[in-house]
Amino acid sequence: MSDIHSNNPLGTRDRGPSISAIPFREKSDGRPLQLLSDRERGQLAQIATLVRFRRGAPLFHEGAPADAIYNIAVGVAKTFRTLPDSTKRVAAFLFPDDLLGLAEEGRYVNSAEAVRPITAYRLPLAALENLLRSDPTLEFHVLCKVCHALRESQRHAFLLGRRRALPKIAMFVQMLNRSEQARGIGAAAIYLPMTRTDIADYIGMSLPAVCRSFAVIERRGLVRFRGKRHLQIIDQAGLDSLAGQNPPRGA
Amino acid sequence: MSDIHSNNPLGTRDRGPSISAIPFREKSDGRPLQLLSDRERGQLAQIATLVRFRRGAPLFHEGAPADAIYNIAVGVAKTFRTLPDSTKRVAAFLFPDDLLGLAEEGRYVNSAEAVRPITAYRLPLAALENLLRSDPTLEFHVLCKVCHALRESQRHAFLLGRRRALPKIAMFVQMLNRSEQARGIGAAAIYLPMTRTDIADYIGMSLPAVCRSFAVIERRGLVRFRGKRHLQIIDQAGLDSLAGQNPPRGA
DNA sequence: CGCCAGGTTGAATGATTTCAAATACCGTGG
DNA sequence: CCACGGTATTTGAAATCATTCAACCTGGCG
Repeated sequence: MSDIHSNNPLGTRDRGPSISAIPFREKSDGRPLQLLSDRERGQLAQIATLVRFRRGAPLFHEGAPADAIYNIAVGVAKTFRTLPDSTKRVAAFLFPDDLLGLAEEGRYVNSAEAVRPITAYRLPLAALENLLRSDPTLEFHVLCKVCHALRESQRHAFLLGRRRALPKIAMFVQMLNRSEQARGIGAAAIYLPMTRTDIADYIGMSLPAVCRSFAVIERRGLVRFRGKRHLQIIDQAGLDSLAGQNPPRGA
Repeated sequence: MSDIHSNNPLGTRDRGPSISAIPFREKSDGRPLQLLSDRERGQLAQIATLVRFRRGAPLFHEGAPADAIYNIAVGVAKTFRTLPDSTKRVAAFLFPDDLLGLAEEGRYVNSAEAVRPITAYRLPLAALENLLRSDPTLEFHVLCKVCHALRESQRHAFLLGRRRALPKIAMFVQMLNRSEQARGIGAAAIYLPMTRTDIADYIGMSLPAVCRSFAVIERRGLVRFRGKRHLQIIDQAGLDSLAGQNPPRGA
């Protein structure tokens, strides 16, 4: 299910855990900044192990004892909760430089699964807590990251509060776009690493509604699909206005 | 709009800012714990000013320069964002022992307003940051509180992801119930400090739908209203099952 | 080459939204 | 103490949109 490496499978990228976020106070032109110094990354690397997960593999389960948090180096994860009727609600998609493993009273709040193959740093909770308590600056950086995650979650809630399908899809596309641009990925096309079902479970719509909404915004000329998992924004302003409005449109 | 006091308007309660949360690792039987020691509260009090807000008064505005965060001592606040068409989405309700004032690049992410008259500690950001960077334990406590807020936001998103009105209302009632029980308020009746419109903007439904849903759960004997703002849970198990299910019910 | 998970499309149903009107409530001033 | 005015809330009826159910398609992989 997961292999443990102590070597250097990431090549030059392997300088230890990496965390980025948009700052709380400081200006950053809307882009996430690397929060950790090389020294901090080294410190974290000393308590971390590098772990891998195949696509679809679980990182941890809701309710299980939380013994570590994870920092994604490569790949994409989702966190989710399962309802009694076995439907799922996706809480977040996690990308490189993100942290996951939120717990309450020592137990994971969500389940997590690899949406794309993952390489991650596993940070045991006890060691991490010791490190944080001894290094206020590092701790401050983690605090910034958690604030970032809180803003993301609120943005997600904002999206979910929309009652119409098109604004939801439009907002979702914009969030992905921002996220990829922030990570410096070519702006040519947005890559959707998750399935349509994942998207449906994230934005609170049925699977058919997701398909139809994508079809509609493509037909309206706002975006263009290149295959099922790549889409290009054609009319940014059109998407903006769709994302920013509640009432039905005239045209 | 707000009065500033340097005296002791809270009487014996005025021992300085107060923050509680359910711990990340430690067991607490589901209840939030006071995170701050008396010494920490004293330290925070030294940089804090006590401010009051009348019902309906704004604490700060989305997009405005964020110079302070607030810690509620008495009262209830809401944070929200306004859409272009002037409808609102409520991000959270804040109660005593909560923090508010989330920012990004130095600007508030949400607006905030007093739902009930508020007495709060105003903590200037610069001074707070200095304090945190010099006191890892205090900083750790703030980190725990932000993790708590993140869990709450995810729970909110989970609620918003439900597609049916009744599960939403049921979950909302349960969240309020838990929140009030946690703060040690008599379990006899739940008090709803916010308007129906606030509730609608929080759970992502129209105002009429909120009224109707309340009417339905009362008619079904799950709860009983004592006036518009007090409700008593009659059938906890019934609410649970309503809150925990997606598909339509047979009976 | 066939299978299967993932994805798309169609049609009918039904819940929620919307629009509208009526009612209850609260604080205030007389 | 009561009348008044405005806000908050409730209820009704029609229209709309997303869900549901179901069939079909598609692409990747063994």
